[in-house]
Amino acid sequence: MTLLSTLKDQINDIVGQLGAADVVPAGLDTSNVVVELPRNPDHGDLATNVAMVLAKAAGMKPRDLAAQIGPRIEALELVSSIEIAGPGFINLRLAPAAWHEELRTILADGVDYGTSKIGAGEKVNVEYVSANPTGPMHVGHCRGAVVGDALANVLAKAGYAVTREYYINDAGAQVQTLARSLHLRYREALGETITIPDGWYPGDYLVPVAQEIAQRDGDKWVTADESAWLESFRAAAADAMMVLIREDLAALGIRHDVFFSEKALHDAAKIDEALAAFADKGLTYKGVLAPPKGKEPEDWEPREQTLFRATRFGDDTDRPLQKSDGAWTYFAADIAYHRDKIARGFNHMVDVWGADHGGYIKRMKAAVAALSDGNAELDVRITNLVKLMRGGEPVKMSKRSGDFVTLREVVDEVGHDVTRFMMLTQKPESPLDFDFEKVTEQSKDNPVFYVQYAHARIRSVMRRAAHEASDVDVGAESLANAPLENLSHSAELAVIRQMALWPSVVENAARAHEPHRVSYFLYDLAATFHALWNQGTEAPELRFLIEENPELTRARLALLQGVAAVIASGLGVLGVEPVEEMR
RNA sequence: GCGCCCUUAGCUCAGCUGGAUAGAGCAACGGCCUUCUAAGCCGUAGGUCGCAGGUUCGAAUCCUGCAGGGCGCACCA
Repeated sequence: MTLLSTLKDQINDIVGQLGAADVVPAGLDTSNVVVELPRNPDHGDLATNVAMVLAKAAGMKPRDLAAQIGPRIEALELVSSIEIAGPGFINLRLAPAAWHEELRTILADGVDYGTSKIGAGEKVNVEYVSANPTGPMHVGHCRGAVVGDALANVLAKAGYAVTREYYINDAGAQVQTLARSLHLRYREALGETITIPDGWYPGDYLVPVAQEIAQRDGDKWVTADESAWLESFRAAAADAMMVLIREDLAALGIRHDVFFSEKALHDAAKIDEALAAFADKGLTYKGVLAPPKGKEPEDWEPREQTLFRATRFGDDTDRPLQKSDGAWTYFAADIAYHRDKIARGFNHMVDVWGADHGGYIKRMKAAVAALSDGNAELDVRITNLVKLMRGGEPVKMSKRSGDFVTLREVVDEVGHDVTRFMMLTQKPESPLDFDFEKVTEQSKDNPVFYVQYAHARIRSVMRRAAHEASDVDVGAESLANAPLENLSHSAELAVIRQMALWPSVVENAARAHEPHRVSYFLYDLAATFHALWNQGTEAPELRFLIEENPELTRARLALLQGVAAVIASGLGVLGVEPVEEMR
């Protein structure tokens, strides 16, 4: 139990007591009550909006209600004083011992501090990346990969049972084109001179796959009809590409629990099954869609298709399930896929998609609503484009396929920790500038550096303490039992206050599906810590190592140990390794 | 024509389920190194939160309309 949640519970108890005493109606909904850290330090250590949130339901003015609740909060053991301010805030000042106790919790929990149970072990499926298996990953995939992975981490930290999933689009026309490209490379491996047509896959990553087939099978596929080799070439190519993609993901520190094949859905007739279920509910029909207004495709012609009644579930138009040749659309397969997720027990699903799929959200949500009769929820997070820059200039990328910046090039140049952190420095739906020079710059302009620097500074003091302060035991157990009552300076308590927010940051980030909040929290914590550090410049008595006072030193090292643990905990959620020293 | 996303300081961006005087970084200006890392810290200046309505004790946040920018728009994935 952490400080903020303890206080919130106690405040809720007070509301319950007032209800029992008929001062306010019984059974008020306290779910919107928050205990938070006010921006303005004049407003106390913590503030609660309880009186304002409940005023209407209680039929009282906020300040009158605050006058009822306030004294009971003041009587709590953790609280030293309160004041009612503004429109009805109750500002709390806590006894320093309350903060010391929270630091004690942090030291005991270490990097597990901030772990929450709000997920209550419920299953969540997070699907991310899902790049086509037609080549190595490029930078465009990078942001979704990192955001999805960090989101999965946040949800896990918040107590959900998370499954990380990758949907392999190995069934469509693109993979067939890949297979044909592989066949060309195969003929090349046997000595032919080839030219790769426009729209095919010219990347040399197919070469070793082709060589392997040539070595194994000789020329038996050269003149054979396409139908004889297409399937095996498709499988070989897709498998080889998935190996590449897994390597790319590993370079980013990402490991999925499930790789789900679209092809397998087709082969197991799962799509027919899903759509038969829709048909039984009267959710499909044969019809002809109107052409999109304003921008009519050149080759438009009316077609009768099997359609899904997506409009019944909030979509703008009904959506096609079959192509004109009778094959299923991608959407049809995706319906079967999400049906499978629901069948596997996932009532919470999060899909992370690129910005170009924004127009697809409504129909997918409609499908999930139809599949689950409204019992399962799907949230779709869109990640916007990453603009690669170098020294303020855009990195030129040719449109010709095969000539793109790969994810691996980025990771190799700046490192996977920097890549991950930078992808999480902005809310995902805004476009992001990624400047190769700026992200490796060592200054406070660069949040990765700034946060890492805080951790490195702490480790530096710890190393120094171990060498120089021979009368202080810097072991974990010693610090966990340090005399924390020695921490009394406002800058020291400010750091603990900041750390105490971590559990609620985790919960809020998990609820909102917004892992970038963790980055901002870490930046704020680092800033509070750097401020404390520099107090020692002008006031030597505020430095961490005080030679003549081993007990004070031990308490301050315990504080540092706590900060390092919380930073490591937060970086862990982002998938970033804390550093011991800056190079 | 329609849908989704975005619009907050000169620039790049935060702003938690509506809360107090809207916050950071960069750039500008002024301070702090015989000091555990000055790769940092402290301060000053800078904003009609795109525009107009609405909801209410209270709006950058929710609703409606409008403007500008981005993504997408039958069978592709």
